[in-house]
Amino acid sequence: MAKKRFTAEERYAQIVKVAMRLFSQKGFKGTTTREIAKEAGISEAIIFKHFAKKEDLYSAIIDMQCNDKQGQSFLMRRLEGKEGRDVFREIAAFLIQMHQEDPTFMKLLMFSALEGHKLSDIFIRTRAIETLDYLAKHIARLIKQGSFKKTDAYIAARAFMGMVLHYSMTQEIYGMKRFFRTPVTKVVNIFVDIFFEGMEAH
Amino acid sequence: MAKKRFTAEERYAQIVKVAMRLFSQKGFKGTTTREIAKEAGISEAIIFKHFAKKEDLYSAIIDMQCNDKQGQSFLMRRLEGKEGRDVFREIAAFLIQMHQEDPTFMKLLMFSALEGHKLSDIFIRTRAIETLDYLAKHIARLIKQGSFKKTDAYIAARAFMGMVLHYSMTQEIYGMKRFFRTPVTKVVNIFVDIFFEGMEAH
DNA sequence: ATATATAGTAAGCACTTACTCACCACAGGA
DNA sequence: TCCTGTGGTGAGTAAGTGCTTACTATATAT
Repeated sequence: MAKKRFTAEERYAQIVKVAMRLFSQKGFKGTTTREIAKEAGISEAIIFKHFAKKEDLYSAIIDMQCNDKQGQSFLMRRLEGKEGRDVFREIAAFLIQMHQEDPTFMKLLMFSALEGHKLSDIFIRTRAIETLDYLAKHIARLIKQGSFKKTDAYIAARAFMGMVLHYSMTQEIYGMKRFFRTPVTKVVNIFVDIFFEGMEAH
Repeated sequence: MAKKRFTAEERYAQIVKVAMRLFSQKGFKGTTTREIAKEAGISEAIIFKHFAKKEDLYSAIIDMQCNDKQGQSFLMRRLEGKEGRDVFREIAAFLIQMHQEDPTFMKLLMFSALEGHKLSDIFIRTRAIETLDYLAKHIARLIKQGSFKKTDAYIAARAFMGMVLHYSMTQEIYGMKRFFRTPVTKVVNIFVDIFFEGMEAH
């Protein structure tokens, strides 16, 4: 029961972490500073020692998320050596699994977009476009080498990401998982097969 | 400048309309009853003459949206006589165009899902599942008659809806339309072609 | 015209919100 | 041992918040 005295850095990081969790659960406007303080086990006042305004917590979250390239590079490492459908399978499985295990960031991003905060904007301008670029360039390469049909690589990339991300969103946020509980690998395989071969019988 | 005296019904409908617009712009928690009153040009008290609690405005919106089958039947009528890819083209174009013209309902639904209100839940349990059923059954029919490959019709339906709805969402809510402005018909054709033929060169 | 029902209001209640300020506790160098 | 810097708090404040009350204005039926 020893109440440790945190250093400023530790406390700062802890507050951001708690705030992120609560914002993703109840939105920026739906979360009170009292609540953050309570969850962090401190008084409200010390939040305002670290962050001049509640809004500043959002900026701190952005910094944290955009500097944490962990997930991104983790995926890249898993893609190494993969070819053909396996590249797409890996991406889809990674995204669906990640959001299934912890939908925090997806929710935070949605709240941010709806409430008009900068987080979603910055995320879109950097990470989202980046990922889309990566996929579109991969597709463009496959088109150039003749294994994919000629079409707009960016729209194709968005089609694929759309299947995957909308599936995650409906499962985790709209609660579709109450009605549909297909194993991830099966879903992924169907998505990738549709993306490669289409539905039409040859 | 004659300030007309509304009947109870007229006023009720007007308040719901204003509330829906504001909730979709700023969320339930982000909208105050004062604001609704101001926008409707009335005093706050009369909102509470019609709705006992602020929460009841949500129920009224649900009723309005779920009883307004206009859009649904409008789409069904447009689908009559269509075959093959045109069915899917029509659905995709309808959804993308609708959300482009007025993203109000999409936003409201997202807020509702995130804030944990009943609207999204009821909508999912009725309209969303209904639409998914329609599409899945259509796909199942195509599978049975041999023009589509054998696969899980519901996952396939969600793949298609995912492409379309995630595209709308990223365009209108995450602001992707600042970066990508492809004509709707082109996007729709690419999506439907991918869904039918896939990306692989034969 | 008068009565009555109902649309509508001004003002405020009890409570919550983000944010502040005067103050305390204690590790560590002098 | 006494300072001093820093982590931390209790008790506020002004500006909202949902919701209520006691009241007024006006359309309609008699």
